[in-house]
Amino acid sequence: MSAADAAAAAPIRVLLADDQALVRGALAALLNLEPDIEVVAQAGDGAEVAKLAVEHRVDVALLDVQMPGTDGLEAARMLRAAMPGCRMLMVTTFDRPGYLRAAFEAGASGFLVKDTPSSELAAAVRRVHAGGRVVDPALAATSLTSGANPLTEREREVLSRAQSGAPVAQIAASLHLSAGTVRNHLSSAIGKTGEANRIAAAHLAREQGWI
Amino acid sequence: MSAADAAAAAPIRVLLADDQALVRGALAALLNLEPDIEVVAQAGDGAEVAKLAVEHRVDVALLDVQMPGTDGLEAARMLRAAMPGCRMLMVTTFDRPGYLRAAFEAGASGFLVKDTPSSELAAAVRRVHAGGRVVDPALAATSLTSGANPLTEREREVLSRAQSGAPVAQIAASLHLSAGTVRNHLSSAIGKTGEANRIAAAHLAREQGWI
DNA sequence: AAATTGCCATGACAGATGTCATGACAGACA
DNA sequence: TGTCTGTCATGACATCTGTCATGGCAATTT
Repeated sequence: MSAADAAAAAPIRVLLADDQALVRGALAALLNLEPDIEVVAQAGDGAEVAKLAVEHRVDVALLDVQMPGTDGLEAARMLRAAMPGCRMLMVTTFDRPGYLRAAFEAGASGFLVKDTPSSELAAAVRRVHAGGRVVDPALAATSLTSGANPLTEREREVLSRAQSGAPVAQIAASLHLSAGTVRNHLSSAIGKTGEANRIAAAHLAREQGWI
Repeated sequence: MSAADAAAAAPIRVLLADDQALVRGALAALLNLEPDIEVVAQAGDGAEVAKLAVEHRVDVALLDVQMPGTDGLEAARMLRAAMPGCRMLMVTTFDRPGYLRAAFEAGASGFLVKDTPSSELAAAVRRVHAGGRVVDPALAATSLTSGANPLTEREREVLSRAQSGAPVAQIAASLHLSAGTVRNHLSSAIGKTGEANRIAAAHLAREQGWI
């Protein structure tokens, strides 16, 4: 079946979610060039995604992972609950292995990095719409070799707060813990990451998509 | 003169530089919808910009500030040297006030944040091409209130290296300085930023576009 | 010529950080 | 039941970090 035939039948109804309006509009222009694809809704925030998808009877949702407030992963979980038949294709700026796993756990059918050639986007949308899966092979490989997140929930919380330079006392207060406990969690996270201090550990954890 | 008339006369020849191929392709699709604008070259790296711009007799270069290797600001400086008549419009993901100043010092005629509505992009390209300037008013205001970069060259170098968690000894070795001197520079930078430690200071400095 | 500023360096001090040993409790699991 | 893991906590120790006083040098400004 050619793209033109498909368009004549019924175009694929796409929703775009990206916090950057310029990128969102540009992606819409790109996809609307395809005769068998139609962008029927756009969201600048993950919170709107589920509602818009239902309203516009969306076939495929293209979700940016990085968004302020409700991010793409959270939006995917909400959308899956609200509209289980809707396919989801995640798009991300950073190739952090941890995101790949999280995306599929959230119900996504595909995962694209933003340095994919633009000519492949439409094909990815079609494949996902047809029930297939889309994964960047290189990213899948690094995801397998790097393995799962070794950090516990508490370690992630503590490390996240340490990122911005908050001292132990402040982290402890914000989590209602003793300072010693926070230092223990930090020490444990530092050990698991193999780094020398909390900052380097937080860096690595962010790169891996662990926090 | 309408856009159609302008297209009949001679379309504006645009170069796109962005490290993310998907975004680059999408922006090209968006701009090519305009009859009076034609994307004649694309670069995924700042180093190629000047050469491509000359080869394709580019009127306006759309440069992403954030690129690995040669970034948009560096590319702008090289392009101005190689082709002084070429207009430059900077595009950025993050609205860091310091970048605005740096962009105009590098010779740019305009500065757009990526959450600008996509409908305004073509207008910005036309205005820059006509010799005008484009600045996001909100960003210009914060740029004025936040003022110039208070950090010295050394302080920026030291703070940059401290960002990723490198200990003082390592920073000192990489800059061929004594450990004490590095700590003095860090202390000075911490004082100037009004933060409590090197990490918070580095965070603020990055947000402001100082490092 | 004098003052200012940035850069480099040293030494000393207080406080923050990373590590380790130890103990307690709850939930999961074989 | 016993074991394991994650969580919380305390105390002690060595090291790292941030600050300050002090001094010297070069370039710029007044």
